[in-house]
Amino acid sequence: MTSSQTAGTAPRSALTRARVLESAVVLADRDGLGALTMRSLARELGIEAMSLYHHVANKEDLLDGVVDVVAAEIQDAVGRLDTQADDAPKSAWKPAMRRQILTSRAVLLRHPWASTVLESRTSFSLHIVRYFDSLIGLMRRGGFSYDLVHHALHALGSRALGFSQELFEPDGAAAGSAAGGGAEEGADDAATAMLMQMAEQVPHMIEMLAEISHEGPESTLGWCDDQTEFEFGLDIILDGLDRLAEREQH
Amino acid sequence: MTSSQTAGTAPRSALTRARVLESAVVLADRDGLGALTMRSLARELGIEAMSLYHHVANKEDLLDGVVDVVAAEIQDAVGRLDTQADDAPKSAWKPAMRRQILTSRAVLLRHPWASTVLESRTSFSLHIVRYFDSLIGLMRRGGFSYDLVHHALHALGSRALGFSQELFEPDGAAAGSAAGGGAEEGADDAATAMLMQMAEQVPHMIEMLAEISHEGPESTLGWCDDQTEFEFGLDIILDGLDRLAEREQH
DNA sequence: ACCTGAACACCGTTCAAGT
DNA sequence: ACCTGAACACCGTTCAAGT
Repeated sequence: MTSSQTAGTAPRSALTRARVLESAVVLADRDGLGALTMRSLARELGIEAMSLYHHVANKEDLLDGVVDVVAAEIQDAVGRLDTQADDAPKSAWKPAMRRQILTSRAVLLRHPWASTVLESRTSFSLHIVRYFDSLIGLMRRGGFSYDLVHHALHALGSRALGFSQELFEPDGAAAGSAAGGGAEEGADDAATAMLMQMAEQVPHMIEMLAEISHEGPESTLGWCDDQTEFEFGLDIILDGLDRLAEREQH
Repeated sequence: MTSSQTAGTAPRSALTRARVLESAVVLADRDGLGALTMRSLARELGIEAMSLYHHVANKEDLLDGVVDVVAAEIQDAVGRLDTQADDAPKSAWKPAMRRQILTSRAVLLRHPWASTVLESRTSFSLHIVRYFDSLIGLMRRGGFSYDLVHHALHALGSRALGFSQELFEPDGAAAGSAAGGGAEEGADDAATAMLMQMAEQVPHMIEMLAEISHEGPESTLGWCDDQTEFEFGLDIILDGLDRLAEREQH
């Protein structure tokens, strides 16, 4: 109750960089990336906007920090896996890598705005680099040359962290300020209606939609299971890398 | 010279949606996406900012339109390929798809900001849908079931249009307002210096960098050939799809 | 050392007014 | 019908001032 500091606990009013970043993550999780402004973050903390500049250099630095918080979460979750055993057989690299990537994905799914911010960074967090280092380690123990490891990282791209660019996804998770969930089916309907109108221009697309969607007309564009599709694409790449690694070893 | 309209040519002052969008593309190509504001676009056209709202509904609509211009360029370039022959052998789908995707990529490389805008759209251009329809047609003629076609589109993701998310790319092509090219090597140096400092924390990363970069110390992070790496990842996916398609046909 | 308020230079956009 | 200028509600950020 008193404003003075009790032994062992920091004063509740002590604003630190860590507390600023934590608040920013909470705000982005709740209201979306568009709602994360210096002014709204300050309001969240019960503070004036300009006070933030004592703990972050500017907004870019804030976003760097906010990525670092999520990256720490990823590394923490991945570190709890037992994927880094040194005595594992060579073939262990594939399931281990798969688990690390899907674990990172699970963290990113809790912070839907994070992948957008991650992409926009030019510098990268130590936690992210260490995550990649562990992937490299797995591939090395799997017998990959560094050349193949390098190609593999490019081939995976953002999939190495557990996300991928979906071009036809009307869920609008990351971008924008409108966080309402009710518009989702409306967007699907509008997209479907648009496709119907251009039916003769895109015959294969229409036929595919008709054949794929079996559970009623309202699920024409919403049928995709993101997790299944992610794993499908991931496994194609992992299998391809597996074949190349085996070829390297004559 | 006169302000009156000569037969057959539109008056020079006639501002149309098409001219607005063309100007927006030119501006983004030249100064980057960050420089594309309603006010700067108006200045480019020698007009007042508010006049733009007679030809585009708002900024979102402007971005929709600007994507459509690039999408038309893609469809035009792809249409000039002879990849849609109906009498081609089944195995033709793979080289045909490869050519279409690399052709789309070539267009997008001329508009480095376009992939970012493309990603951010919730609705999609007719030209883009028709581009995808032609990819679907190729796979169908290659013997794919619609189910496999659907998985294939997810597996390719943005690669279907010729770009991919590169997480460790310090070239900053798409984002930001700083279009200067001189800072590139500086960013590489800074990144390398940072990695050296954390050498014992990321041993595999350091070793990979040492082994991969043979042409001098200044090319530590700049050695990647984007085109080569894109094709490497693309071919892994196409080969994987090929195997799955063959398996489908018993 | 840390926090504040006013102010500046930008955004996208609304509105009432011009021709 | 098309274009305009002033104005509004936002941004990120600078600066001089408070404690």
